Amino acid sequence: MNKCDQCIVRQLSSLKALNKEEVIKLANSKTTYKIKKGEALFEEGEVTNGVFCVKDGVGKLSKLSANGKDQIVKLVKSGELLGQRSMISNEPANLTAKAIADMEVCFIPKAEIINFFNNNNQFSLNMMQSVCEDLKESENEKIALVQKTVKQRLAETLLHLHDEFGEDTDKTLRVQLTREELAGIIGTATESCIRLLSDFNKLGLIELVGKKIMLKDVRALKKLADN
Amino acid sequence: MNKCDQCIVRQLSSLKALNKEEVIKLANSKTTYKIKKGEALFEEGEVTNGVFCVKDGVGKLSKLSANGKDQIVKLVKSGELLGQRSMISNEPANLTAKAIADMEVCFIPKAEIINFFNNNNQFSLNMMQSVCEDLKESENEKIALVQKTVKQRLAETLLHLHDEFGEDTDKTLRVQLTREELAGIIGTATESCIRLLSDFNKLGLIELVGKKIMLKDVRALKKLADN
DNA sequence: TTATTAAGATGATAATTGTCATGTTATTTT
DNA sequence: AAAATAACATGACAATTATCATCTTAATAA
Repeated sequence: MNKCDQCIVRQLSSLKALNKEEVIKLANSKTTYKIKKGEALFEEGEVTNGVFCVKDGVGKLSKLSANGKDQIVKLVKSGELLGQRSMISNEPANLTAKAIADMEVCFIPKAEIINFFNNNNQFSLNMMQSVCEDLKESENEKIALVQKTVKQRLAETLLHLHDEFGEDTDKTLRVQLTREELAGIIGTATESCIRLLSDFNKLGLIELVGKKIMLKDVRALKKLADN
Repeated sequence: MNKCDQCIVRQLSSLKALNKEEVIKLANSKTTYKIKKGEALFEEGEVTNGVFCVKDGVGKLSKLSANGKDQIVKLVKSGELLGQRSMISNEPANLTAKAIADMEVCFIPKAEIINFFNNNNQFSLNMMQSVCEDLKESENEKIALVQKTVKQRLAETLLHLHDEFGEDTDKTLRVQLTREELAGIIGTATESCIRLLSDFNKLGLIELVGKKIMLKDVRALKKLADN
């Protein structure tokens, strides 16, 4: 039962501050789920009443617009927590969380988290720092949306995905995003995204291997993204 | 000396969780400053090592881009705290804070805040909730940047400014922003902003009283912003 | 396997928004 | 008060990006 101790989320997230006793309590209160690619963990407006630990897979936090476009706010990977914000604020979820690759998650009920808050200052501090990190990222992405062109944002995003998720054995990006999802991250139309990928391909910056993407000239991509 | 107890920041911010004894400690460790319009509280990259309480005035958090444009991320008004994020993350400031209207602020050193964190759970929770609130706002603004047109964002921003800062006796918006600053909030070129204000004026949505702006048709502005 | 649907790709075109130029009106400074 | 500067305003034009249409290829269902 008490596998939480070895769990990657325990090692990487705010939960690393928990002591032995707390981990045991955690193990007893958690529930484990499997979420298939495309399925939702929670939808905008739902009250989650707890936090999800991502043991495996990749998820996206996004918001659907009136015109049917899905703006992706953040990708989450194994080792991360999900749903802290709305739990802390006591609000229904502001975003929808869906699996991009099959996920394995554990749900920790709110009462347990609150308990940790009240008895473990380091845990509180970790959680606060993680929210702060999200805030900083969000602010910087907001600025990039305004100050950079779509081309620059695509280059930047490809580099981010490479950094965060690494590459497969065939050197292509490990995260498998559709062009539509990629467009949803950089905030542009799917066609524009496809067109630019095609341009990058012709310029030798990347190589398109079927639907997969291989970064060929990281330096040039960086230059493009920064300037 | 111990005016902190009556202070608006004490009443409105996370500091409201402090007890009498803590407020006395606060009053003894704080320093008060006056910041003239246009002056900076701190600049991007600076280590602040504490938190600022905004007693009076208005400030902006912004980032200067390579091309000289200043993207405004957030406005802060009296009763709010400033600089929590970088203090909590232990990082230099990610944004520059400048006064838009003459400010009166108090500086609370980091050691004091950490002390409150460790001894007052409600304070920690309040602070965490306030950062979460910022995060939610930032995410929503990020989405709006992508999913809405400049026109919609201008309408939305005018309504926000009206809600948050209210109006002067002459019914114009109380915050005095230059067109350039307004453009910096909605993320567009100054000329585009001016042009749209002029359009809104012609359409009877607003009235331009010199440099000041009066909202004339809130309902129509809301409709424009939402749809 | 074939039919059907989804994803990717590309051209043509339109709309939005940015840039540069120039002029006017306020606001400071001298 | 005159000069200088900053803020506001508008036209002309260019660039970027979105939209619509169409086609190809891949994935999924029948």
